[in-house]
Amino acid sequence: MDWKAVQFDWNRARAFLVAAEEGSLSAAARSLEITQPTLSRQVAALEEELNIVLFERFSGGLSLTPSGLELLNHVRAMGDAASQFSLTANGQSLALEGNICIAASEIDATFRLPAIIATLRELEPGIEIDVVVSNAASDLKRREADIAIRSFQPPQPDLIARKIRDINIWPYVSHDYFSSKNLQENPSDLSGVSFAGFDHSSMIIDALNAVGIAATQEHFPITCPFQLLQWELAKAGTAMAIFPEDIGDAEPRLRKAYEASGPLLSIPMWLVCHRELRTSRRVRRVFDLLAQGLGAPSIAPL
Amino acid sequence: MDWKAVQFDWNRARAFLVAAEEGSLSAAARSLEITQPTLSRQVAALEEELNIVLFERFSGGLSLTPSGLELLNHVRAMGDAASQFSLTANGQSLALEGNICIAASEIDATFRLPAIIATLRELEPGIEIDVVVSNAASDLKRREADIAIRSFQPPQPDLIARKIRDINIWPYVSHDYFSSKNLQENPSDLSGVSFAGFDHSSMIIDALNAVGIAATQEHFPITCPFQLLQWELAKAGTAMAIFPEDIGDAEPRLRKAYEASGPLLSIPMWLVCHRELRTSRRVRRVFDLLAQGLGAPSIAPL
DNA sequence: TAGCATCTATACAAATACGTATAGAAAACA
DNA sequence: TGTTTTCTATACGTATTTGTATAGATGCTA
Repeated sequence: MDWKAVQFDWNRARAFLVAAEEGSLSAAARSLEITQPTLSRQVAALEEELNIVLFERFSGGLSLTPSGLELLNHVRAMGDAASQFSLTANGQSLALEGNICIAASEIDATFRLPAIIATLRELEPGIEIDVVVSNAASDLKRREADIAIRSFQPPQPDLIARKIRDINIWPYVSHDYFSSKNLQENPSDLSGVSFAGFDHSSMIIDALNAVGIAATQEHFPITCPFQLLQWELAKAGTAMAIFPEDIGDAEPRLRKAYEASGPLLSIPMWLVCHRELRTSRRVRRVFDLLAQGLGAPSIAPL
Repeated sequence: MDWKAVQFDWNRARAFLVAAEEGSLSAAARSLEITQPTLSRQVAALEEELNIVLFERFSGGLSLTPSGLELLNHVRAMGDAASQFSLTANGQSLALEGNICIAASEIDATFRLPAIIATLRELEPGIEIDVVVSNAASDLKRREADIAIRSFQPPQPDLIARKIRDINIWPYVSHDYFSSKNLQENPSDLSGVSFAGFDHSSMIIDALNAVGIAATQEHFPITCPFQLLQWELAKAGTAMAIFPEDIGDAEPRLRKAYEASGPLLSIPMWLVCHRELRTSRRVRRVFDLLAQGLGAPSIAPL
């Protein structure tokens, strides 16, 4: 076979790909964890090697030339194949040493992972752990993470998922708040009660109404997608907020607001990883330890 | 986006691909025109990076491990994309097909471009032509156009510019206007003479004064940045207006108003394009045809 | 409009990868 | 069995690439 067509420097193609997708040479360098001059030179070298101007550069960033746009399709294909390669390679690796990337929400990362990671470090000191904290679901197919903690069953069939358990969600308040709002004697009086929620969607309100608590939009004066702020507000006695039962109960400064009404929601906890990783001893080991740690949690109060 | 999955050294993947396809490290090195130790180290480094043994080595050559076989599929996909990339890249710098965007002023677009475009269509039917008509200088760096016709030398050093020629500018009038205003016998009498100009700036007035025509702001009752209106007004005998010599002379309904005074101005005509001219055959072809057509113009009267 | 942040490009030293030369091992052939 | 050929692996000097530091330019913001 004739390999002339692949003799160009593939790393330069990678530099081009990431620069085009990220929109600037600096951003691309950050993504690839190399320095900006290096990536800048790689792109320049590719342009010279091909005798094609790929980008127009101006200080705000880059814009693709028509030629660059056409070529981008092909480096995208290279990048997709490279992702698959990387994913498969990680699965094929038999070594227990190496790193594992775990995706978790803020709450899970804060309250559940520390104990699990401690165990993991103790039992498998050769495994390095990266944690990606995000409330958005990471893309396991692009290997943004190796293992993810999810609150829903993943729809993709090429992912391996294991349901850990269901978790009850309750509204929590501080003890001061509980007594000052007279929640003991008169739980149906919501005057003066305020919640901290994620957004203005009505999901939580519907759940509250379903258990007989007549909350409306007006009782949600505080919204913040960063759940740990809700947590602190609840502890400080500023607002009510909803948390998983085990986490809320483990915090002595908090108590359930409407225990008699029963839990607001019951949401599942799933552990997910890519099918390509089924043969990796390392992933399997971390997966199992996570499943164990999440199934029998021991939450330490902050 | 997260690019962790493509961070591995793509050149090592290429080494793996060619080694697997060729069956030996030495043969692969020959194919890629690098030395055997280099390729050997690249494969070894990839194996170490992935913690995977890709080949069983023996002195006759190589055989893929099961893991290597599985990964080979993905580097094949990378290689296929790389081949496409390479083919497209070669074509990009040679292909004449495609479109070209030319920026020109109204006057140039109306009087000079038609003949040039006709030639271009005849000689290079594969080239599609977009014309951007604007009196403002288009931004070539931001690719508002590929090639621009300018009346000044562009200041940016990274643009390629070629001076075509200097063009004399004269005031023109219709024959009726010429005789009714008695411009033959008494050219210095400006009473009743009116100009159509671009704006209220004094540039043209200064130029008129410089050749001995004592025009003032009052002789400019009509201003319009759309030069073709001035052209029509001049032809209709409503006003005097300034035009390039070749264009004005080619219109039988017009004549120079003050031929004895000499031309008002001499302005250069530049052809400008971005640095892709160096590499794109198509841009080069159009640039050359434009330069030729603008240098030896044949203006057909409208 | 001045300060700040962000972008790209370049100079120079340090780190890395490369090619040359060579050794060792196994198969092919006389 | 000795010789030749072909393969992979290693040592070492050189060449290339990379990172650090910095300059220049542009856009945003107060």
